[in-house]
Amino acid sequence: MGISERKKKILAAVVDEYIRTAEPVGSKHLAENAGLGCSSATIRNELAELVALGYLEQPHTSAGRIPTPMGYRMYVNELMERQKLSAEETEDLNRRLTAKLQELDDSISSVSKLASQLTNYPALALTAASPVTIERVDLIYVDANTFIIVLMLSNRTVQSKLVHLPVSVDQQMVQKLCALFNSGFTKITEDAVTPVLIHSTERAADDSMGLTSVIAAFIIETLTEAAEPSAYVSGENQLLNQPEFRDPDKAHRLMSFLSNGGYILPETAEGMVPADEVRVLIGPENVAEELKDSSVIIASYDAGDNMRGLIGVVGPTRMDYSAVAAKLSFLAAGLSRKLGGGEQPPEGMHNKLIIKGD
Amino acid sequence: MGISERKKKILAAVVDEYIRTAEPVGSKHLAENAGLGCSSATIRNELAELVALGYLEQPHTSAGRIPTPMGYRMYVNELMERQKLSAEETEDLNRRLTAKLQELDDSISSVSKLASQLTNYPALALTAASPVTIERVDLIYVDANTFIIVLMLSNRTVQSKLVHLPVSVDQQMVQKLCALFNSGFTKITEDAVTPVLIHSTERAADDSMGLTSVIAAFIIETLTEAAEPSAYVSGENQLLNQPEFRDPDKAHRLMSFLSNGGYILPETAEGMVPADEVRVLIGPENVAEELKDSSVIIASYDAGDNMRGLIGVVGPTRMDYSAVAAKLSFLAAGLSRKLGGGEQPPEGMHNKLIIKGD
DNA sequence: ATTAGCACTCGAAAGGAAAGAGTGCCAACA
DNA sequence: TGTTGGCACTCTTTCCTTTCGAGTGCTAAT
Repeated sequence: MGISERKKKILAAVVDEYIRTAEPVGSKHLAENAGLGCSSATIRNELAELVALGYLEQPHTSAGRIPTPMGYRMYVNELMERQKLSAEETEDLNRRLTAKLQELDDSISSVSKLASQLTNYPALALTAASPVTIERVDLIYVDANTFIIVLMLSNRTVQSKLVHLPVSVDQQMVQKLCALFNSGFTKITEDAVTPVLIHSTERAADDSMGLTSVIAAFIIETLTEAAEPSAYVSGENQLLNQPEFRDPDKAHRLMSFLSNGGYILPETAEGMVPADEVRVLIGPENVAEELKDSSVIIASYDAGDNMRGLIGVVGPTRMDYSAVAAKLSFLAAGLSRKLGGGEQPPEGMHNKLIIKGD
Repeated sequence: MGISERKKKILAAVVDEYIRTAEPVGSKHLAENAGLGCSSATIRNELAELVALGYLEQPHTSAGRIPTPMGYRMYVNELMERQKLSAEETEDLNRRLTAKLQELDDSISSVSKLASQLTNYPALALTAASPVTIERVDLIYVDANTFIIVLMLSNRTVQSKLVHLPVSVDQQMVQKLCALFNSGFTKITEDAVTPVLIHSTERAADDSMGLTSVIAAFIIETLTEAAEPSAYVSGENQLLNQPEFRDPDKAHRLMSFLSNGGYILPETAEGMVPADEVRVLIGPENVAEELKDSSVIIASYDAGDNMRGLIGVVGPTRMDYSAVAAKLSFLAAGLSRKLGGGEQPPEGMHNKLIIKGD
């Protein structure tokens, strides 16, 4: 069921303008600025029909039109100009991304900062829940009371911890434990680390000082933490830039929701966004009650193996979909490229901007 | 230069009430509720004098009185009831603190979260700049293309990184490098890691594959990062709870300032807050322009060695100084206890609440 | 020194009128 | 049949005025 070309043009103009100004758009203004060759009266007729069709609405009788979620949907799917980033933008972005990634480790959190700065909306970076295993355990003997646990994980990160003990241990014991843990605790997921396994290891090592349980505890903690989805939120305060959040209560509600990790964009769980695709969720399309009149733009990146993450941006339904989608898409592609293991598309290339709804 | 007892009582009552309600306090209300045995007219006279003395002011002729910064100062220094936490509060706090600290590593950031949740104000956790050195370097050989760098720092943390190389290295080389780094790079601060040192190490190891520089780069990065003061901010959105930040612009200004690390509470630099002391900075006493009409409460903790940090809470001048000071003081003491190296005061004990101005 | 009483001030809230933007609809027109 | 100018109408926004009330400062009495 299509609508006439002219209606599309008008709808696009209304959405564009409303995104820009946050003010309802009137027929006169469209006639003058939108460059379609007809008078305001004609446009009024068209607008009335667009309202009837559900794409637009009027805040009150004598106001201009604003898009409904359905209107935004149409805009995002068909109407909006797909922004390509300019050469300078691409370069700048690349530079900043690389810089951020060098602060590795917390790269995910800094990417969310970057996304927020770039878009002027709050941004989240999410890592998906994924089973993680230990690849390798090392125990570094420091002195009689101290050693370091080093865990290499299947997601190519390293976790380490300094352990200080009241009792003294000898180097042999540390080595023995290291071997035992390497044979018993690698390649298994967190739920396979059972008390039974720990006890048998403890016996095998002839460990009467509780070393085994200290190490096992760290392993469990590390696996649990790595397996859990986590969220980093940045730039919540950007919300206050948006006129729709001039009401402090409204702003506060959403900000609190976001600060708590947007827990955790329910969209994440069901129907994970495929890598290198940008998904747009408009207003009521969101599952979370708190987001019912906001929009979320999510891009997914692929960090190799089965590691995968999301970067998302949250804003009012009147969001700059086009620009944000372009930037997020680029960021996600950049992340896939830098973090991802294997095959890497050439540096300068955009991933295609697939935009889908719910 | 003292003021009469009754004036003090009245001033205290005004501040208490204003903190509670955020509304100017009138003479009638005081006469009825503040339990000083005199009539509203008498109180009016006293209030007028307190205004003349600079402790109170009137937003306009026919409104009640609100405290000036000088009034708050007097309140904080002499008047306010020094809150002790109740037994339950103490226990609850201890439990939460311990829980947070187990998520070690990012303990500082989670303490700031805790402080914010506890006080319902935005909170910062700052670590002071302090020279950090490497205690020990370990290189773990994983496979021909991969090894792990493990650095143990003088601040008792461990940093590690997985390095993946395009070229293949043998185990001997790794061992040799490890020994060289341990003898050459430990116990020195970041600025002693010179290109000259790196080059001589590279030559000594006979390293033609750039391993040395990879390791050195990580060392430099780690030292730099560890030495830099850092800030974690939590609960910015709590600001929106406060009536004085109903104006979104005002809120936004302060929130942005805080999000950028409150850069970095200039108070930190000059005249570091002594450990186990709580410092209160009221309105214009703050150096940063953005804080001129807010108050900051800062507690310092001592994490052993010369490691030291701050936890701070930011709010309107009308903030609940007493409660916040008590909580921060407790938190700081708890942190000193758990992180600090040596002598530890007994678990349940409060540190004394010293409150000072500028 | 304290208190009751009273006139006064000033902001906040409530009401009302005017202005302005934008619509819907009709009649005229190509 | 689709388009256009014109016009009456609606509804919000803005501004002004009025009212209301809280709280004061002052004065005279205790």
